[in-house]
Amino acid sequence: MKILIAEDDKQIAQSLLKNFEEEKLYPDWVLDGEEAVDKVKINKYDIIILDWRMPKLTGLEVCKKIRNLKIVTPIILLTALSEVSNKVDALNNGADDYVTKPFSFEELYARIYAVLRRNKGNLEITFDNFTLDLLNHKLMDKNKEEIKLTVKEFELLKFFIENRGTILSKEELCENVWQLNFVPETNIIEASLKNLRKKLESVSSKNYIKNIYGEGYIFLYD
Amino acid sequence: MKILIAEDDKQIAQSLLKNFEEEKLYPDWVLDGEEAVDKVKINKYDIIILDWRMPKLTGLEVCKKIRNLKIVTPIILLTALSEVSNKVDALNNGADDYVTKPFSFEELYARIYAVLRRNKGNLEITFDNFTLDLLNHKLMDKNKEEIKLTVKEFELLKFFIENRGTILSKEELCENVWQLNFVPETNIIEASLKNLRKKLESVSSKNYIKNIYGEGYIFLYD
DNA sequence: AACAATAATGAAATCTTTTTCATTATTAGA
DNA sequence: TCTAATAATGAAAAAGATTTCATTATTGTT
Repeated sequence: MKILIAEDDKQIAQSLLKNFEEEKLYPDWVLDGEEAVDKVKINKYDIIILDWRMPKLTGLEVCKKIRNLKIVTPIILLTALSEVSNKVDALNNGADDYVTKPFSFEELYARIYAVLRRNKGNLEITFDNFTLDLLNHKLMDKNKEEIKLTVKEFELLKFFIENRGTILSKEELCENVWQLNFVPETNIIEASLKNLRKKLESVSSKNYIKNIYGEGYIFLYD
Repeated sequence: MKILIAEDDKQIAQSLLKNFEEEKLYPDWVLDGEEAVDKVKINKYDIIILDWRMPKLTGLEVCKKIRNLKIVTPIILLTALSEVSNKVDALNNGADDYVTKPFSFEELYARIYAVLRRNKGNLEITFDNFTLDLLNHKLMDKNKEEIKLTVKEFELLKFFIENRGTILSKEELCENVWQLNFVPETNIIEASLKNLRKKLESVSSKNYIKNIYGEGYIFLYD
């Protein structure tokens, strides 16, 4: 996945770059609006992240210019102010979304993923060394080798990744993965988890799905 | 356009209603989460606006319930706090967007249109009275009723629809649906076609997959 | 440390999907 | 119209996925 970040605040930019690196994404980074437009003219990005306040051209101006070039790549604007009119302007001028500073990387990531999902095309979620292809229902390792998942395994993993970082109770798992509004007497969840974990571990020898005793399960990786 | 507003603060709700009226839109208004879910079950809305803090069910819980009902209507959450985790939660639980209180009507309006615009481009292929959902690997009839397909049936149908109007040889089918670079001695294609045809015919009593004697198969509908 | 509750495991049973086989039907061309 | 090639069908076999059961391990609490 190809990302462009236009941000003149070096601290923020470097923090973003570091976080993206951990997701195995290596974005291009530019320091002002004009550079951003130049980059977009040459390269085909999957997503463009623009700071609002930048030298030479503001994020909004870059946004307008990109849309005038008939480039439809999703754009997320980073706005320092929570001023209402800015946000309205952004969305009215071709931005797909905005994130208000200060923001956590998790938040930006959720937004990126939401925007990509909406804009079809690239429907992949990356975590650690894996990529989950939502369109083709396939899991791949870092070498793009497929790890074959059954339908249930795929759905279980997808649900975990979409809710990464939050504890999922057995009720929620049953409701969302098995379409049941009750938890069966049997240990079907544990058994299914076992199979999924085995496949993930066979590649990375890590346990991503942690149990929180008495509460549920949480999908985590560092 | 049909809108649902779930908001227990009567002042906010009435202000929204007044504004929508000026836009010649007359939304349904409910006061708690349970009512919202009930309304959604009965009516087909173009957009749903949910307050986060509501009696009986929170906006997030309503959101989850709506998505579990496989209803894809865009949802905007109104969050009182600008807490990051809330926003992430919202987006991870099926909301399309959120607006932080206090907000101007202009802002909400811009968001509604942005969401509606984005949601037009979805991942569905429509043919005759059917819709194939490429993301969730599901086939639906004109009433959005699911026709359950096995994995092979889905892949076969997808390949046919993606190549509708062109003759597909058995070699091509084997290569693309079975990942084989040869045609097996057995009649696996014919047998698989039979099952797929049976499911399609059970709904529409038409045969979409025509055989061209000695050449292959073609997907056609008038 | 002992316990009760909860979770993980391995293997077997059940259920579903996919493939094969034997048979019947259809097609194009002589 | 007859024949050989090709395609469709129904049912059974094989393969695969999912669920259950019995047992072992782990956890939090007293």
